[in-house]
Amino acid sequence: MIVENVINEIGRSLEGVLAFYNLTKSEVNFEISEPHVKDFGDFSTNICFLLAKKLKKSPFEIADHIVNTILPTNSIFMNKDGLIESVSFLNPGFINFKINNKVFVREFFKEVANNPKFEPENKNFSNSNELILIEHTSVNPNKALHVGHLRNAVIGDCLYRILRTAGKDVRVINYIDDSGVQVADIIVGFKHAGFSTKVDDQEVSKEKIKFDHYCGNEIYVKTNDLYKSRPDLEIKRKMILKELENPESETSLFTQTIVDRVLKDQLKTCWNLRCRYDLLCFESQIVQSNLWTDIFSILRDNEIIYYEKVGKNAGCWVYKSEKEGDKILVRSDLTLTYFAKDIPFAVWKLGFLRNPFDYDIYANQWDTSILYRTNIKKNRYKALEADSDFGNEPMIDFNRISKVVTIIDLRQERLQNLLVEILGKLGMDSKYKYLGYEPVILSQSSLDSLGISGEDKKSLHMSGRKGIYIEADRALSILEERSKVETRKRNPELSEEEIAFISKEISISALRYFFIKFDLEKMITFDINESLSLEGDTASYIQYAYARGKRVEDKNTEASILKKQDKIGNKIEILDFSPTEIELIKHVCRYDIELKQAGKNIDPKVLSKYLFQLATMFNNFYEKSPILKEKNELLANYRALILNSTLEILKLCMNIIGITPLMRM
RNA sequence: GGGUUCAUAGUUCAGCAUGGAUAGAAUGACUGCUUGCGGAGCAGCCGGUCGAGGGUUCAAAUCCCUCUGGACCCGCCA
Repeated sequence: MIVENVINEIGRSLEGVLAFYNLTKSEVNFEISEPHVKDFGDFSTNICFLLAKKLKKSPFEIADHIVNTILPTNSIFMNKDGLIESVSFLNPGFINFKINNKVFVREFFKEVANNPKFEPENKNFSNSNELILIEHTSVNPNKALHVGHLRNAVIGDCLYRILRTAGKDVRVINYIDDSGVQVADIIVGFKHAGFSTKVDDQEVSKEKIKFDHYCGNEIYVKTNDLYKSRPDLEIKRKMILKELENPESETSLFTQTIVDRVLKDQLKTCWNLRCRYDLLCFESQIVQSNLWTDIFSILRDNEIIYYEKVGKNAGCWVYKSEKEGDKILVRSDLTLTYFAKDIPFAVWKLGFLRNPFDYDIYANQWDTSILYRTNIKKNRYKALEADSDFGNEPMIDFNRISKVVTIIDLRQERLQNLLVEILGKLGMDSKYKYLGYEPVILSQSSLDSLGISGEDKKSLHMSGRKGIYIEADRALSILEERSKVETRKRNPELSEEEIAFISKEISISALRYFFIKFDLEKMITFDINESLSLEGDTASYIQYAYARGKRVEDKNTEASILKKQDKIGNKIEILDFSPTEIELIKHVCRYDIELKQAGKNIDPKVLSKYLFQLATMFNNFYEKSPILKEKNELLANYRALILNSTLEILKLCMNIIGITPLMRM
């Protein structure tokens, strides 16, 4: 869009300046940014500071020379009808560029008339030779999701939407550890501690209860308590873990049914929050696939891992890291450590090993897409058949993988570093990226409301095992109730169904926005009251801006008439647009720049900041620039066009973050 | 003990990657704004030794070092 064009234009002319000094961009990597103070101009550059060292002159002197001697020879700045109105320089040595607002506004309306929906130019990403895999959520299937898991899921899902919108081909994986200790714990509960599996919504209590909540709150927590008084249960757990190695064993079959029930309930929560996935990868399948034996021999033969004969790790296979020290992969009893299990999966995602999986349909999702699950290939013919379920191309074309992103709690950073080291020795580290985020902790007042004592600490990390958490479903329903009260108050004429629908969308949006607006490296303290606010820097603020704007648009049809008559540009010169309006237009035009930035930095926060700012500027415009009440018809029509385009961009960004654009609220 | 990371307004946080002009939001407190497109809003006001100290630089919230305080990681647990 226009702003990006202007920046590129300025960039080219500055490269011309460098040419004057016989320098190039690679030698002087100048930046074009926006000054904090609007009066200085729309853009500024630091080129003089960089040149100062090379030319041994003061930045101010250089700025003077560039602005008064070099730039005037450049036609871009001589043209009175060009987008750049003036170039100036200021104290330490900044060169500031000012946009010609009249020209800019005219160009903007021309562009809006051509592409009012801001549709991207090409959308056929399936032909792209790049494929990005994102793994997120990956919660153990023995409990319900809590608000900490939500941070993971929402970051991952927003990243998916950002990359997808930017035209990338992306697949989302959810990794299911269905054969680890955490699952074994609840199997112990069912088989040896007397917990019933028959909780079909009513049996445990009179209220409906989801199976994942039942497993997490009742069985997981209570079974873990029991270990203290009943050591026999720990022995049972060991036996169960052993039995799980055989996929045909009775225990395995039973576990599969339990995992399936929990997983379906977990997915309900995720889908409820508008997350979606392409593929579920089961740990048990990876174990059966023998991917481990393949990668193990490669690691052994390349002397990346060693067998320890003496010392404290005698009898183990060990990776020796220069930075992190020794890390055991295979214990002396030949079982694999948690860390080792991650390697075959990572290597499979990168397409380094053969693909042993078929893809079977697991479920239909809220967005009508199909969720697949891995299944060990029974034979070749079956494999071909399964691939054809996903159109003509395989579900994941491992030849095209350009990046694998894993969204993961920063507490696992050390292990991820080790993994990257090992991948590096196999020559694959450049494609592997882990995106770490700090965990979510519970505030004092949240702990109080849960009846948990934080002892002398003000906040606590969540723990599924200890029962210290707020379930995602619970946070959502609290928010939903609050939104209902507000919505009902404001819209007494709406039916309960309509109010329920609106409140649900408000609560989902609020929760999603809350989890991406913070820096990934910042711990989030979840407070049951303050975190679930609907005012200020929240999704509701953005939705409210959209709803009231939409309301005006509905009542005003002039804009579309104007577009049809194609009068754009005709009388525009006689109109005076206010600074508020011009600022808004300029911000609207930054959409593609911000989207690129978010994708490049792999950071959804970039977009949420942009969106909030856009909503703020729009609310400003809404207050100051009436449309329906404006007597100057031409001006009203042009304002309506600004309204249209702002709403379009708002909607695009809201969809990327997963905030529902509402007509009423 | 070794390592990673964080510290900015009463509170919650942007800004730091790539040093640059007067450090920004939100919230809270206070004051206004509704015959005017929806007040989940708008405008105003209050609020800062950017944890402390040193260094590099023409220039440091931003880079380097030390210190203080918090969080996390460092297992033949996951």
